Amino acid sequence: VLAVATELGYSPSALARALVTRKSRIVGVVVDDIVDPHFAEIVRGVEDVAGGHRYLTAICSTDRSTTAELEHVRALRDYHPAGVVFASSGHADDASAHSLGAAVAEMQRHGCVVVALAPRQFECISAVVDNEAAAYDITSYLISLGHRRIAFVEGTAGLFTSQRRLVGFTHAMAGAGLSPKLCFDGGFDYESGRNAALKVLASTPLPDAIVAANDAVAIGVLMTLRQAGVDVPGRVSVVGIDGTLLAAFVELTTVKVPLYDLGVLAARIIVAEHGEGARPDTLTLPYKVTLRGTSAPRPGNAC
Amino acid sequence: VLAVATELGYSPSALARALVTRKSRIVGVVVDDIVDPHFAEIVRGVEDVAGGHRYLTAICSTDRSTTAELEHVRALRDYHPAGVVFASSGHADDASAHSLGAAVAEMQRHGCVVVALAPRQFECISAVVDNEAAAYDITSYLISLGHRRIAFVEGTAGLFTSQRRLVGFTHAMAGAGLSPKLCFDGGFDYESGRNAALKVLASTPLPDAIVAANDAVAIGVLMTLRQAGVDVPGRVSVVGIDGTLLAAFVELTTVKVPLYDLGVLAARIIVAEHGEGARPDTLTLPYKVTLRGTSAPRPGNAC
DNA sequence: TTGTAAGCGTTATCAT
DNA sequence: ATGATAACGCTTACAA
Repeated sequence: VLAVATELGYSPSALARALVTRKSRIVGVVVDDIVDPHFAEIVRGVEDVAGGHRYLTAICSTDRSTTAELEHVRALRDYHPAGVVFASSGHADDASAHSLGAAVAEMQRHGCVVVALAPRQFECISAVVDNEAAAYDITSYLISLGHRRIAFVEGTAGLFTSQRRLVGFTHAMAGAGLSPKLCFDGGFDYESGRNAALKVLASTPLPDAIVAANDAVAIGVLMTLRQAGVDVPGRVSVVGIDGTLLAAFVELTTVKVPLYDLGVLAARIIVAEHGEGARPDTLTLPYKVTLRGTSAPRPGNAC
Repeated sequence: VLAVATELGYSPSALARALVTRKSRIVGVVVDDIVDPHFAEIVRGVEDVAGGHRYLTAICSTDRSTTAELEHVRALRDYHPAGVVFASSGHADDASAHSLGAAVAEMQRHGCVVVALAPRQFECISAVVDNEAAAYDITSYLISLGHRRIAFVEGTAGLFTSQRRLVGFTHAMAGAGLSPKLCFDGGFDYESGRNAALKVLASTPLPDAIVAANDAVAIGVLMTLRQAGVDVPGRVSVVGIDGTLLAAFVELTTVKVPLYDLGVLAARIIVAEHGEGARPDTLTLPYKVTLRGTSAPRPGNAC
């Protein structure tokens, strides 16, 4: 009986099953932009475990708008997803934060598992890395190389992740008795890096080193500096944070955040059918300072 | 009556609706790897229009395995998707091609719209760019710059897209009375570019220019050459094909393929509820040769 | 253990 | 027009 069913290519309707069990095998991933390698790597992690369990992975690019996030969450809700992972960071001045929080709470009441991969303003499981410590460590590394005038290019204004990284930089500088005042406005993309580098170039003297809030910014800085004839890392060192594939391509010194693993972990939590007893509400994954070709000891320094 | 429903935050169950209409508002996108910017840009296009119509976008990374593709298609089928877009190219030696074709045909019989964005072995709507012409044009451009010894780094072996681009290169060279024999094995990724560049470096003399099968390969070639002290574009020009954001970052001369637009178009075809009369089975979108900083006239050439 | 019936939340059909 | 009802294809609870 079952043999002939298989032979006929029978496959149960996921729709009908989901309707009655009130839970579909769909996991939503909300990201800023799937084109950003940072998020693409996370999504790949989610997808690999979700797909392995025959779950669908639905992506939602929000371009950093909480309103768009809300829209996507509503669309997802209609499908009773098994879980949704919020890959992007929340931000301080968020008018729709309350609506989003309510929508998230509603999903959770319906049995949807939500996990955040960055600081958010609603209650949920979260898997993160310590962004403050990461920024602290990479800055300390630069200091250990003998650099004194170290600039920081900030991430997108208002994002919690940007704030943590700035704090890490500031603490590392202050802790070494250095001034953490050389900060430039930024944003988490290449163009922001270019703009910041242009400002750096216009001011004198050049800093010894620059730590960028993420890889994309660092690469913008790096390319712009080199195009202007500045020797990196001979004259100024440039480092990022993220550890995307991009960074490897251009030999950027950075701190590798386990993006893929974060995605894998989030998906595992969601597809873990049997609530495996006590699961901590917040998991912290380790990062790794990755030395490559854009950082070097300060010239004339016996390092 | 309806007022209170809205007020209570009522939203119809997409699951129940899909069950009865035999068509869910889900569009699947099968790609090689969502981390590859080529595919991420396509997916973003799909998502923007799908999401705008409140459809879910389910991504399926296959790592170029037709078996994995088949698995994903089966998983998708259980949800009766409105459509699925195949973003990656098919390949010549494909054992599971028949099974895939059967699965695709079955979906289509169930009313699922399938559109391919590269050559495939099954019947469906397709939206593509002329890869042969693109390779031909960028090669011709190099020739017009005075280059004679031009090398080609191939894409992933067996992929139809790789074959088309190689043919374009070969024709352009032969048409100019040049030898198209300087070809290196490759693959559509950065590492392949590195490996090919290493081989180029080991052989003498250096070619005047190198056309890579895509941007990732071109960047691998570019970085490796420069690390070895070769002046690009002073000594050798390097160009790619694809026009991803990556190419802009490193100022790579390339041919811009409208990846995002391809995705948008595919999604539009799928969500267009009313079969708008006669829709051609194959649409061809234009590409654009994009001149940047990795190509220059041959030294000593009055160009 | 095996079978039967109820119900999930819609759309669609058919009387009224 | 308006409203009741069957059916979509499953899961699950309950009866045999």
